[in-house]
Amino acid sequence: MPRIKKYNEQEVIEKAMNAFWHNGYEATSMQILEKEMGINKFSIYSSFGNKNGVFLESLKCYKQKLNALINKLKDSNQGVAGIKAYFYDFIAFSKENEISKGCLITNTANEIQQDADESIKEALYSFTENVRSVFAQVLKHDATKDQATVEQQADYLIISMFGLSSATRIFNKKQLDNYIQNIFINL
Amino acid sequence: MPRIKKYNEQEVIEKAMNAFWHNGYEATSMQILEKEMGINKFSIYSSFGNKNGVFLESLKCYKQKLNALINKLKDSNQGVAGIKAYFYDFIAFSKENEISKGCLITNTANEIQQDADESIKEALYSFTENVRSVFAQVLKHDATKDQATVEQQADYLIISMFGLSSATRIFNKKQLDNYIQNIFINL
DNA sequence: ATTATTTCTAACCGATTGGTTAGTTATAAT
DNA sequence: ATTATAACTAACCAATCGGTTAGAAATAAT
Repeated sequence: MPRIKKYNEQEVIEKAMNAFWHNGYEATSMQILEKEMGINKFSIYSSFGNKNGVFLESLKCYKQKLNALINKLKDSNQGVAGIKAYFYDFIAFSKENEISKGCLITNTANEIQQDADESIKEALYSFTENVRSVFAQVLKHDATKDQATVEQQADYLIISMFGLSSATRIFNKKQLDNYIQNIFINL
Repeated sequence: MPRIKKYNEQEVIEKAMNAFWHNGYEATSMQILEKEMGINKFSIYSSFGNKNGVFLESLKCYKQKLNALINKLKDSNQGVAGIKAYFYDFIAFSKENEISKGCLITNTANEIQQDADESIKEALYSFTENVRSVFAQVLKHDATKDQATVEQQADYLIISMFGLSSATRIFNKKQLDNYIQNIFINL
């Protein structure tokens, strides 16, 4: 009986995700979302509830995209060298026309305040913990490392990723290279 | 002849700086600035031109505040150990009531876009380069390090500071500690 | 062809954004 | 005491914010 949707929710969310990635949460207005998603406010609100709903779905979409890199890391079986490759993969991933947008998760963590929506904070936390645990898992492949060392180095690497995300926005290729080389010297 | 100002520009800018530090640039409205600075719009605009002018002065104020830590580092003559102490000093510096606001420079670098005000981008860049050069200067105290190593490690350290700034907002004390310990293992 | 249902368009909502301005008040020099 | 000047208050501005809603258009089952 009903009229049929002219848009695909998965497709428009990917466009919304790119807008949030590019501009940040606050700076991405409903007006921008309408234009970028290619549908009007009514459709956005009926599909995703409100701006926060669009953002939560965008975070899920981002997670899926980044999972391609994470899965490559999991499958590489190269230990620390695989993680190092992941760092470089991320730099390429964060770029759009040679300009880096950083990491959507890190950007959001830096933007939101303590009183932000609980579901967003939870999404950031679970996402970060997930990547951290993959780092720990890969580090454990080296049998000479005890559990304490693995956990400590996983903390080091996940926070280093936060630095890399920020850094891609203002430092040059050489500096990013110096950064990554130093990170992996003693792992 | 004129009536005299009831406020001190230096004092109100420090309050503005704290508001920007706490909320970020976009989320700090003129309404918030009026309340926090304790003066009304007319006074703000006549003293600082516009919101951007208030922000630029706030960045200067932040720079002065952080310079206390930088000067301590310069005077310490402890080499790398002094830089490590600076990292811990920064964690304390970024805290307000046990909640970290991160670093105003890093927060801003993460928030602004490519089309942001040139004077703001310039302020961020010169500020960052200044800290980086102090790191290089301190590293050079170790005579066994050649210039290339010094520059490379300075890049590593300044980007690590960006990571630390983000990290203070979401990671716990133990994780921050693991992070810092690892940074300084091979310097 | 009719009808029930849903999508879509577009005008609209109050609140808030950064910024301005007319008019009042205080002050220091005359 | 008068006066020129600047600081101040508070009302105001257009534009935009996130979000709503009435009515037109499309569609699939009958």
